[in-house]
Amino acid sequence: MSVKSAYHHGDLRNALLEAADELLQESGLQGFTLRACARKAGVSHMAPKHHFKDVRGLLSAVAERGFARLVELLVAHLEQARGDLQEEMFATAAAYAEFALGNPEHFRIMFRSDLVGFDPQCPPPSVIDTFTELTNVILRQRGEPEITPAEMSSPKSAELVNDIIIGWSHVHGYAHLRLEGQLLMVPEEAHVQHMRTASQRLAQLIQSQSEP
Amino acid sequence: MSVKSAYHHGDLRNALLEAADELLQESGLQGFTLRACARKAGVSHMAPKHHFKDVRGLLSAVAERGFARLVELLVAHLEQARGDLQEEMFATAAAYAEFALGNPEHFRIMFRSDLVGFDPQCPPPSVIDTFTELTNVILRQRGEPEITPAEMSSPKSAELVNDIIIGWSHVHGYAHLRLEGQLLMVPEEAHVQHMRTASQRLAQLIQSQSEP
DNA sequence: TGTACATCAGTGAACGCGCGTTCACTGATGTAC
DNA sequence: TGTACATCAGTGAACGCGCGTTCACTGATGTAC
Repeated sequence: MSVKSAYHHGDLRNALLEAADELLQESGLQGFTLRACARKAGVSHMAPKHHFKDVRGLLSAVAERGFARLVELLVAHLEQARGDLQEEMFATAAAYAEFALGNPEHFRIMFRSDLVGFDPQCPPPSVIDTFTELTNVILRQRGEPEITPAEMSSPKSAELVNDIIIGWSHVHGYAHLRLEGQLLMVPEEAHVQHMRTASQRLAQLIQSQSEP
Repeated sequence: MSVKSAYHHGDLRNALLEAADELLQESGLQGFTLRACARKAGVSHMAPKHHFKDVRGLLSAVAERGFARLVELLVAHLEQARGDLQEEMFATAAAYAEFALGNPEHFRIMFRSDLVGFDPQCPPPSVIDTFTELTNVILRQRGEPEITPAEMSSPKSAELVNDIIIGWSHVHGYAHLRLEGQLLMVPEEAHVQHMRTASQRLAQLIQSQSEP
């Protein structure tokens, strides 16, 4: 953005977000403080106040970036599967789980409504994009036209909503249970096969609804 | 248990757990400390050390009690639906969601592997009971004989495991998304109907697998 | 183009607070004989 | 049955620590004229 000088950092906001990402990956929410982020960014402990009101403000920005990375992963996985509806559902579950397992602390924070507190009326773009992507996965399963992020707030049929609930609950629940080490009855090497089979069965269920 | 005296509390361990439950319900993990629990229980701040090593130890006990309440709710809901397989799946989802929405902070803690840290080799009885109950829901859907908590650790067929993954991911994902306020596209009054429809469809999916 | 001044971004010392921990203690309970 | 002693359970003062916040500051950048 601007020239780096000894005094004015130039891009402290982003530097703090990077520091926050690293701090979370290293030691989780435990000990996650504004002062710790300032230290990590190599700046005095009062400097972050010019960019974030408090730790909640910083966490919200961290979560927003998390959703951006999640939707990026989703798009990448879906691109590989484009055209095969069952494979698309698997790709969705795989991307979602890959993000959760690869960024456990981010995943936890992104879905902590008591911590991040986005405005429900106006969520950040990365959140809208994520939900648009998930909705479009279902719309394709149903053989219906896709929507744009701008159309996310328009009303949907009850059948579509029910399919979204089923699909999203599935990928979210699976990722969360895996992340928190709850699926212990599944042998380590069998996870991918189970995820694929389960996703394909879900896809069949959703498709069968819209056929007749 | 024992007589209450001015000095020896008599049942401080349980009093601390009650205090912890209240504290969590009132203000969440924010400010949840051993000292705060001691205050709430009306005891000096060093007293809890005789019962819990640290805040993690206390939280693990809180989580254990949480699972006991969850399985209690599950059993109660399932009793109402006994005999109707589709209604049983709905009851499972409803009980799970009712617990999550009624005890948000407990639900979050129970599924935070970084906080509670049960021994994976030997989880507490309430956890085993919960998973047994969920497994038996699936076994009944499949028309197979139920198992006891003692049999939870024995191996299961890949088909059964896949059905468990599908069923558990569904109820867990739905409850978690609702809890964290993510299902905003669903009108408030439509939640129950959607939960019922989705659960029944899931039941059909699981049953159809084991029919032919 | 230069100058003056306001604003912005970061510094660093100081403060009060609640935390976990250490420590010496006190009072009740359990056990050996 | 009584006594002596160990152990258990809870007290309360003191400590160091890191936190967020206040405050006066400093240096760089932007803007008006």
